[in-house]
Amino acid sequence: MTTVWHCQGVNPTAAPAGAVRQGSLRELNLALVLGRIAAADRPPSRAALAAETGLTRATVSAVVEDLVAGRLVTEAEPTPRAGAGRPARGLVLAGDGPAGLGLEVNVDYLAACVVDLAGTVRHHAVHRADLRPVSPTDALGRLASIAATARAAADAEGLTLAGAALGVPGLVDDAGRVRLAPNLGWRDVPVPQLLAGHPPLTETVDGVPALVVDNEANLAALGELHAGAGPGSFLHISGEVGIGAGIVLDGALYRGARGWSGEIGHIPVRPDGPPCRCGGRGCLEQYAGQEAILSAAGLAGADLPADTAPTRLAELAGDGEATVRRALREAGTALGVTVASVVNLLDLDTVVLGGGYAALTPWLRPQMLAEIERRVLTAAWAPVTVRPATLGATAAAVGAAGSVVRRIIARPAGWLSRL
Amino acid sequence: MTTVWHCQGVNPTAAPAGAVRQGSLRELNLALVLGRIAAADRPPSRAALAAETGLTRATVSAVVEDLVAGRLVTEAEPTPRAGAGRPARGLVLAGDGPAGLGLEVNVDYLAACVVDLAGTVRHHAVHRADLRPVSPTDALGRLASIAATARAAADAEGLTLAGAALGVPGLVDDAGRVRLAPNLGWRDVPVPQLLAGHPPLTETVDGVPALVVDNEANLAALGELHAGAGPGSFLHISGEVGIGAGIVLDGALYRGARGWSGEIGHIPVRPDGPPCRCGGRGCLEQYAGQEAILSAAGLAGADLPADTAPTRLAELAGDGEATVRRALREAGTALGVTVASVVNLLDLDTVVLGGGYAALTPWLRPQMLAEIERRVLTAAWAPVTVRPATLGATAAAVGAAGSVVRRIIARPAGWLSRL
DNA sequence: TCATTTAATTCAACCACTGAACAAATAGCG
DNA sequence: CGCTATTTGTTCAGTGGTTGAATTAAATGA
Repeated sequence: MTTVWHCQGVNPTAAPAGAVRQGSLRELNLALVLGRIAAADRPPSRAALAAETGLTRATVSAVVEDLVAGRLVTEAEPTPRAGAGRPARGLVLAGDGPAGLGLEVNVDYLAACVVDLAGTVRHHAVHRADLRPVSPTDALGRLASIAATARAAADAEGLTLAGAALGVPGLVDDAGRVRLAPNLGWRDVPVPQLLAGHPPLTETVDGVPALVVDNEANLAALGELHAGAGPGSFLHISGEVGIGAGIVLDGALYRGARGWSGEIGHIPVRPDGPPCRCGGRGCLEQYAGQEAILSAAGLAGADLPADTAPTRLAELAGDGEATVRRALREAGTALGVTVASVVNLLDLDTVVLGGGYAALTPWLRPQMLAEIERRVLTAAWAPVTVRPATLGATAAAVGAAGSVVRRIIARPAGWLSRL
Repeated sequence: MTTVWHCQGVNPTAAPAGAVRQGSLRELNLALVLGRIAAADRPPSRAALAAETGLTRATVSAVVEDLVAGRLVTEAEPTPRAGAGRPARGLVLAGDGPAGLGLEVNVDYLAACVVDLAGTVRHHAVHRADLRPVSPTDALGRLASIAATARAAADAEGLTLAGAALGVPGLVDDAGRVRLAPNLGWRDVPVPQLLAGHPPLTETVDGVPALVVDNEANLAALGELHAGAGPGSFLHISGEVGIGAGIVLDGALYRGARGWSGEIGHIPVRPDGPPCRCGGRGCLEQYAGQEAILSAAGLAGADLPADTAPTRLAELAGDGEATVRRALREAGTALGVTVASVVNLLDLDTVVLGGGYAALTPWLRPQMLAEIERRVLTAAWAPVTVRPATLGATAAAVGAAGSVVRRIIARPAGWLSRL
């Protein structure tokens, strides 16, 4: 059977809302202990885990035994030295266990990467090509061959791929179908079906779908969640050709009632502003989208590739080009007005500028902060940080791969029972 | 000791993120079974609960025995008739067990109510009075005497108050201090300390604080969550003198990183619009706040009490008053632009109009839906419902009381161990 | 009246956690 | 070098709570 699950599958609720049966106890404690090992900055000992979780040392030992047997955890080799007493044996996530395959289709590149349990990127490949003139079938065919290469690389490193996730710059529905990817020119593309001929991406590993399709901004936010400053709540704004956002609330990606949250690019900044492709008027994209910035910067005709435009803008702004700087200030103001709305609504303490915006942070941030300061009711007591994303250009692919391994960390029992 | 917890205490995470110890199993299953009994529309039998939870009938019987012993559940008297076989004994939430005390301080009234486990309002009192000229100390003193009456009423009905929650139209911090309640004229009011002389509101019942202070819009949203259409995601907009909102995501109130979410009244509609008290420009309150509507309707000098203004507006609009209708259309448009932002961001499927807006729904909704239709990217596939709140004017008080009993339903073990 | 059917309880078995005792491994100190 | 203090990790009897099957309870219908 070749079931491909909907995008909601990326972020399963760790705690079961359903029945708590006998064995759930062990399942929950496996997740708890593994989660602590993953979150620790130094390899923790069994005793330390017991102390911080509240479990008994005996229980932790039993749980860890299961995790080691399942190749999810290994004992750190250079035993971390402590003061007195029997030396602790540090536990780390296994580097040779399951891994995640992350894929990305974007306007001007395809990307694939392999991330191991610890979050280390073990393989990474980017193929630049303008995909707008390419049919979805052909684009996904090329993607499948890149994925096959990545799979081979994983095998070579002794990793077992536990699943894959694909990021797309558009709206994805529950069945993995791309309903609309305006900047790619896709509409109603049944990604799972088109990939059906490429076995490595459509197998089902014991109930867990081999491939999850998701919005690129969501995956980039997930990547930032795990690569950046730990759990918490933040808004991750991806400035690509369009503007998308991933919303992380209390350490979990919020997808919305139907999986279509984060369409920040079409939040109205000026309700009577210029008309937008979406049918509205004065959307944020009209003020801070890549085309809008380039046009305001006098580079509309320069025909820069979408992925180099932000760095070019950053260069020019760094050189003191007044027009470019003004264009970025205006974009920053529009972003600031929009972010102020979001912060008033959600009380977030952090805004992450990702995608093309990351490089432009120094020129966007001042106006953003000024608008936030002016328009957010609680700004005086509740400061908001605006910072660039820590992941690079292909954050979505890394986030996609990360989402696969994070699912294993959140629910290790599934992986263990697979053995 | 007179600890009063912060507002976050209203909505504890049902599933423990921490250690899952031996006894947690029973705790979780108590919550699971009680939750199903509470959510069922007909009194379920033990067998039915076993079937839908996945637990064994034996386990459900044991769990139910605990719940009955703890006065949380009773067997429904008129045994619901089934076809053949031994008749099932229906289980219902006890009407004589714990109850919640809900309190509200608003601009022009004080309210108190008592809600039992089943969510039935068993006592309700509203005292109208303009509280703007009254000092916080005096206002809370009056509130305490109303609360004492409510407590006596609860005793008379055989109910045991398990806690209290107080709704305030302003920003409340973690310590229960009202940082800012602009329409009430309060700033930095330490509610817990001012209530310290009123024992019934400051006792601590085995670690659970006797009183939780929270934003009124949050509590109204909670009330709607439990009185209205079950769990899900929605935005509840409270149109009082100011405009607040409660955000319910996946059946849980979202409070924000610091507890100050939902300040929808200060989302900018037109960034260069008229200046607002908050220091920003063109905030929603400038277009759809009560003063703005009254002034646009030509009733600025009419000096209507704040709580009767909405019904008066509804009457006039119903009579065909063109000016009033136009004012409401304009407010609806502004609300629609703002809600479109929210829906683009969060992908909510329902918007509930509460407070004064409830009565005005017929005149606000068309413009709201039009703006949503035009500006929400996914509106074509993902319809948004705009409906009036089901709770009446004192939704916050009922929601406050409900939040107390919902906490017991979410974590019955705490209540049972108290016995 | 009796077979049928569904509900609820009882009870031995079992699973996973608990707590204490114990073994292992090291540093510090005389 | 040997002893003690100290901390880590394991072993093991004990226990709480769920499991599954058997049993009892209480109705309907032929």
